[in-house]
This record gives sequence, C-alpha cells and structure tokens, in this order.
Amino acid sequence: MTEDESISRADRRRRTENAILAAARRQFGELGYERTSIRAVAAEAGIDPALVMQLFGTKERLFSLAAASGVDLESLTGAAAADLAEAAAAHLFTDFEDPERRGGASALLRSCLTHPAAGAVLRDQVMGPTQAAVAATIGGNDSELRAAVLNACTLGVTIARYLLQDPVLAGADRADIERILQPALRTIVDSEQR
Amino acid sequence: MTEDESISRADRRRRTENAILAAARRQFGELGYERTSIRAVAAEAGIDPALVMQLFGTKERLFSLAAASGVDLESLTGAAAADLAEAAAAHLFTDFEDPERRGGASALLRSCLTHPAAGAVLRDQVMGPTQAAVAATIGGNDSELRAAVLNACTLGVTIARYLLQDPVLAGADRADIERILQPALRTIVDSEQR
DNA sequence: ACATTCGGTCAACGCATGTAGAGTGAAGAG
DNA sequence: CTCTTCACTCTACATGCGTTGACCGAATGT
Repeated sequence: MTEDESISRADRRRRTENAILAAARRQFGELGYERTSIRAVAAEAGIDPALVMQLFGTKERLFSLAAASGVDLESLTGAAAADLAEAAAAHLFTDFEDPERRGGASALLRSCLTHPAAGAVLRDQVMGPTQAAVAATIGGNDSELRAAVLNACTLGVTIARYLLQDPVLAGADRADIERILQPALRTIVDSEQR
Repeated sequence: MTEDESISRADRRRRTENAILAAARRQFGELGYERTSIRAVAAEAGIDPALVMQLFGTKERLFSLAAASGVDLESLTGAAAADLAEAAAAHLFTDFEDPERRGGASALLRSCLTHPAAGAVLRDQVMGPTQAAVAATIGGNDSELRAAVLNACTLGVTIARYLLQDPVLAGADRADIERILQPALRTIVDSEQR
C-alpha cells in the first residue's frame, strides 16, 4: 500500500513528524486538548506512543506546535479603513475554509476556553495584536473598544459555524454570511460618535 | 464557626446539595468539564467525594444540573422587533453580571466546545430556540440566517469578555459595550435587502 | 426505649493517561 | 566490512480519575 522505496533517514523522520502533527491537529481540533490522548494520536499516525514523546517532548509542546500554524494575522493589518469590514468578515473564514490550515486553527480555538495556554495564546498573540492593528486603522473615539467588539463578533460567528456547528450557520454559504455580517461590522468601524 | 443548631435531616441534605452545586458551578465554570474533578468539588464543599456520587449519581449528571440554571431565554422572545437589538445586546450580559446565575452560564459556555453534551445543549436548547424566536420577530429575507449571525455576535462578545477575559472587553463598562454593539445588531435586524 | 432510616465517611477497585528507560534493527559513515 | 547513529518499539511506572460497597452515628418514627 504505502510506497516506502528509497527513503533517507532525514526524510523518514520528517515524514513521521508530519504524520504525527497532522493527526494531532485533527484530534486537538475535533476533541480539544484534554480529550485528545498521545496514544490515540500515535495510533492515527501509525506509530508508537513513546515516539511522540521522543520527538515532541511533551503533550503541551505537541499541542503548541500543532496549533502554531494557526491564525493568519497579516490579512487584517494591511487593510485600509475602507476595506476593513470586508477584510474582517473574510478574515477567520480563510483559516477554516482551507483544509490545510483548518486543523491548526481549530486546535487553538477548540481549546481556548478550557486550556489555559491556548486561551493565553489566543488572547495575547492573536486577538491582542489584531485588535491593536484594527484600532490603529479605524481610529476615532473608543477605537480600542470598537476593535475589540468587532473582533469578538467575527470570533463568535467562527465559533458558532465551525466549532459549535450551529445548523443554520454551518449550512449557510460563506458569501451569505459575509453579506449579513459585513454591514454590521461596518457600523462598528464607522461609528464616530459625537 | 458554622452555626449548626437545630437542623433537620431534610434541611441538612438540601444544604449540602446546594453546597455541592455551588462548588460545581464555580469549578465547571472556571475550569471546564474535564479539568474539574469530583474530588475537588467535594473538597470545596467540605464533604467526601463519595457523597457527591451518592447524591448526583454521576459526574455528567452533576454537570448538567450545575449548568441547568443557565441561560435566560424569555427575555428575547418577548421583545418586539424595534427593541430587539437592545434586548439582544443586554441578553447574555444579564446571565453573567448577576453573581447568582454567572456560575451556571459559565459552566455551560466554558465547556461547550470540548464537551459534546454541553455543546449539544447550547446548540439545540439555547441558541436554537433563541434564533427561532428572533427570526420570527425580525422577519424578512434570510431571517433565520440573520438571527443566527446576530446571536453568534453576542455569543462572541460574551465569550471574549467573560471567559477569554480579553483585556479590553473585560475592563470595559457594560454600557459602553452595549452602546457599540447595539447599532451593529440593529443593522442586522433592519437589513431587509432588495 | 427500640428499631430504622439516612446523611455522611473510609478504603479500595479498575482504568486511562503522560511519561521514562532499556532495547532493536536497519541506514549511514569510516 | 565494521562501527556508530538514530528512528522506532516494548514494557513499565506513577498518578489521578470516576465510581463502588461496606460501614458509622445521629436524627427520626413508633
């Protein structure tokens, strides 16, 4: 079945490392940190549990590496104020629509409420910088708070659609959701009060 | 220290049941289902772990009872379309600002991404009915989807403020957040397209 | 005054988990 | 051809968990 002809040691190592990371992303993303066991990840990757420890040291480290290829920050910092609502609405979708990235992003989001480290990463290294960039772009009164609310809304939609699998949101077209969410976000961006 | 004068058996039982439930709500709400142990709950309630099993049968049942006094559904079904944005913005806050309810609501929300039963309850028994009621109120094109997006936004703000403890949102005044979120929600409510 | 109910404790079981250390066999270096 | 390296496996340990059943002592009913 599997072609294993002419494989150097370095290649073989990278290959199993990737198999482990793929299985880890899938399971962390689907079950969360606690319900994912090293043993199950190893089984899905087709290797011994002890090898996971040898290659990644600890479950915590495996998780942080699996969740690392997570959320894309750049797409927001580059957007001008005029396009910010569109960019933000599209922002988190990209990480989840692409099957390649979906695993890492799920892993981080899935556990962000129950695993302290995941929550800290999401808060301090994803939402924090994003909010700062958005706040700088939109400016005006309460720019920081408005940026935070804006981000929280896209977070909520993402969670409801991809993780909670709300029937309505999960079944809807991405474009339809964007069409509804976008004007609401624009309201926040443009709300210079007084 | 503790006054234990003239306590009937029935009273004593209700008292310890409540102590257990209070401790359970606190820990489930703060740590999530998996990281909360029967032993720790019993310790906080000042009784033996076995008594928890005897009174509640199973950890799952204790959780569902602790999370039961959860989210308030009525406040939305009664609102007219005109006040819906205000009502929705205030909706989830009430469950979390009140120290009495906060525990149960946290318990449910904290574990909704990692504990299947919690996710199912939130999806099918909280968000589902709420969205149906909101959709019926706002009417128009895509009313179901618009209601779902609206709910997802308040969900996101609640999660970011109370569970993730985003520094900006957690530190802000409830009224300020409402003032920013409300117009955005109204945009969703009023977006009769074409 | 006795028997009973019942809130509560104690000690223990079985299990799954993360992790450690010794060992193996083939790929690579000299 | 030989020695070393290293990806990989096997076995096992320690721990914490949910859960169980036997037991105790005080409040209750008769």
